[in-house]
Amino acid sequence: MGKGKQTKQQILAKGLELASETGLNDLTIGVLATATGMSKSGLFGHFNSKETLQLEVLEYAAERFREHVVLACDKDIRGITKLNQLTQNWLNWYQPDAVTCIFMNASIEFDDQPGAIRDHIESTLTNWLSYLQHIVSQAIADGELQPDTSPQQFVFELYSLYLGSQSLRWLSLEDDSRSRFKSGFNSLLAKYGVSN
Amino acid sequence: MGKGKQTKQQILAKGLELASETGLNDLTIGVLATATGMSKSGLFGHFNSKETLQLEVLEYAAERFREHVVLACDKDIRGITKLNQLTQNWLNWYQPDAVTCIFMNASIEFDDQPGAIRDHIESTLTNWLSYLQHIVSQAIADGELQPDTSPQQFVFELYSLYLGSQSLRWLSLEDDSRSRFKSGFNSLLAKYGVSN
DNA sequence: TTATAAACCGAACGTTCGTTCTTTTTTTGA
DNA sequence: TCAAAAAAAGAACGAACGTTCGGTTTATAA
Repeated sequence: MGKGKQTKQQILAKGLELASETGLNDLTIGVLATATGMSKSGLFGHFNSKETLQLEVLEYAAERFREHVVLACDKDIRGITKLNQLTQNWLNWYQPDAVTCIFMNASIEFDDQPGAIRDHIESTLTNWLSYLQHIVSQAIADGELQPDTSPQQFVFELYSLYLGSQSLRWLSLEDDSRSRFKSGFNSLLAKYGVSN
Repeated sequence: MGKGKQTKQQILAKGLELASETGLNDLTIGVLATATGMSKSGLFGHFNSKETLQLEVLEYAAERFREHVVLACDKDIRGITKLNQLTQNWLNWYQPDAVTCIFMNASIEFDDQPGAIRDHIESTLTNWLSYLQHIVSQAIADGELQPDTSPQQFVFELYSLYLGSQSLRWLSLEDDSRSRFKSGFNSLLAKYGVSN
């Protein structure tokens, strides 16, 4: 890996770290330059615009998400077993000082301003929800969930619980929001699951 | 009402409108001055700091919320009937071009920066959730919900569904997210409700 | 009606932002 | 090893931010 790509990875790693704390908009070029020990112009040269920087941070975040959540699952599992591992990885995927998941943060920051960033968030989020729906469909096909279960509704409720746990992390104790999520997830499985 | 209070109300109304679209941080003094047909310094004089402006916008929003959601309910209803009206008002409480509820927006914008604004959001949100828990407790006392129902968990799941519907408004159709919320709310009632 | 106070404006301030240059340093490949 | 290319630094820009200040207009109350 050449010098350019190498420092770029360091920039993106630090950028994801800062953006996860303060949001994508407050990820300023000057601050990120200081945090990485570079000059503003030197860092800027890697991206040529702030929007490109933001997009590449999101891209980097999506890669880390895929790595720590999707690919970290055991091989050859599917259905509810996989859903359990996925949700567990999901809650843990990134938290060094981050109060809120960067995608949740960014999706609200940019919900009102159309453009490349919003499009990127939208496709990433849609992709993730579709993947979850696919796993739910597996569980239905395997007879683990009731045959009339709606994967869309199931994933909507699961996603909602995630948002709820994220939102309450700074209100109550972290443990509280996590156990509330798990409790909600369990009743989700109980509601749609086949009896025994 | 004196001239001062009068224009201040106009400023806050427009401020809430803009902040609901773009967030509390992007509510810039210059933009708000232009939107209200005032000069920057003229508007500034009403608040003497941006933070005070933001706090008063939040205060104003909380008043509108209370007016349109809590006080708009029929008198002498309680329990599940009240919960139904509250959630319906909740989904509708403010939406002129607003993509996301200002409190949800602000709670994420300020989750990482302690201070008066974060404290205000926290108390407003806590207050609302406590109120909902109180209504749930009524439903339990009235025998409408199972006696072992946890009001905290119930409200957590209800609040989560609200966040989910807000988050999905700009992904899918508005109607979709609303019906997904209602479906989730109904299964919430079914899960904790007493049979018949 | 008139003096006083409140409301408002216009211009300017110091900072910080993203961005653009030019120049210097470092890496790279023949 | 050495020239070409890539990477980084330094200084400066125009714009926008929150804020201050002095002066002008407008409302208020005696």
